[in-house]
Amino acid sequence: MRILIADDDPQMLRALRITLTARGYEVETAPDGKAALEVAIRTHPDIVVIDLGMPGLTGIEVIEALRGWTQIPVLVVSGRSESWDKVEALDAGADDYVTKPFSADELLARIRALSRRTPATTDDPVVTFGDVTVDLAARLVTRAGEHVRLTPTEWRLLEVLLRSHDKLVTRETLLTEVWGPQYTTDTGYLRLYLSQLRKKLEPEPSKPRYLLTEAGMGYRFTT
Amino acid sequence: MRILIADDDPQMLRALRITLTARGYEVETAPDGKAALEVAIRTHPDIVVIDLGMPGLTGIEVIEALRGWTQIPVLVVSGRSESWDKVEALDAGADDYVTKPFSADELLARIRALSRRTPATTDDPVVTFGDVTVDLAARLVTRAGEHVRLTPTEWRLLEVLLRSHDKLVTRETLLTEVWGPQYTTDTGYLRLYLSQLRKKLEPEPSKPRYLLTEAGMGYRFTT
DNA sequence: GTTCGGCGTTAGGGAACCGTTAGGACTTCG
DNA sequence: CGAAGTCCTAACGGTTCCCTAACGCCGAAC
Repeated sequence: MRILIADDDPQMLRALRITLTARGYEVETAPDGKAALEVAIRTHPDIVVIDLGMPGLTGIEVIEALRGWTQIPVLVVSGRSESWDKVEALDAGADDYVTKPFSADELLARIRALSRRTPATTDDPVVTFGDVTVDLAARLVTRAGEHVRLTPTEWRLLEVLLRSHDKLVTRETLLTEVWGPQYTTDTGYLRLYLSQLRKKLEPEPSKPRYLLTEAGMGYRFTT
Repeated sequence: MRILIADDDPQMLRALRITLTARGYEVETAPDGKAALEVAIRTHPDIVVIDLGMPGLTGIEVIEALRGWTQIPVLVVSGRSESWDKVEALDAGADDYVTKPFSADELLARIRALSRRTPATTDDPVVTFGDVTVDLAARLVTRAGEHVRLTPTEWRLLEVLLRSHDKLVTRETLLTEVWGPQYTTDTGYLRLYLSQLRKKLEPEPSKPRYLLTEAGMGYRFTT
């Protein structure tokens, strides 16, 4: 369980790191909003604890940026106790709001409450199948640890299929999403790029196991 | 969106009911823990707001009882601000803890934060009969866990029949929906494709149990 | 008993669809 | 200007699907 703590107060960072590490959490830290986003993208923490009063990007902006690509729980820590601040942070996408000063026990309990709720609801931006790992947020595809290069078109196509996990995606939908609404009859594109994706991602490209064809209808990604 | 409020203070109940109703929430109330559990079981609210200091069952016990059968979000409201109380409630299964007095805006924001996290209703409408399950949205048909492949025409035909559950669908309607308005006399198509569907879906294709023929009229899907 | 119409089933050919390869046009970047 | 990379076009066998045709079954009418 990995936690990202973003706070500009070195003393607070150190205290939290010690407390959380002692409880078995893996801790990443960031001293400002920009660093927090970078670390979040790089390490994909399971929970983010963020201080609102940081230099540079405001905490609110960081939350909104995170919400652009992930549903990971965000716990806000703030010295401001006005209800308006809480409303703003919660409506920006935060999941909880704790006012300083707070007890370590309370923070830990709230972290447990948040993490308890995640496995069921979160749509994990990382999809794995076979020896392939696709990080939808970071636009990163690896296969047996090796980086796989996808062209922009291949990526868009794969993204649409992965986001509709197990669902059939019609040719029309795929063409609209990837090439635009005016290409809904150029099914040759699909055959071409599906072939390339399979060559790069399937264990046996000639016998697809994850990127399936439903003749006459469309394609389906399944694990 | 339905909210259950459990509090022994009638004044608080009334205030919350007014506030929440004004925001478009449907409100159920309970004056004590026992009633809260009963109402929760009966009405299946989307969120529970519960006061810890109620007579009879303690709030903690109510939370634990709820968690025995549901993951619905629980927001605790309490006059006690000791961190130990918060830890106990959160670890019992509560999702959030607000200390009285609190502002209505904050409560509403926390309710929004909790409800935002439960679009877990991502389940598609599914029709099941025998050992067959049909997911209309995903266009997925499984039989005893195995994926059943349907051709586009078979799928359209099955879809029309399933959407008219238990109702007789005339040959003309089926032909129009599947093949188009100009084929309303080609009843041979129906015999052919119904046969194929039964072969793929019926336990005994020669003695249909779900895809029934109404001689001279049309077909009917029934469970 | 025979005839007849509606229904279910099977088989086969033509058409549409699919996967794949190769090569040229275009953009990007050094 | 050249090189690398990407996208599109074209064409090929192979596969799947749909429609046509024919036959057997069954119950109702004669």
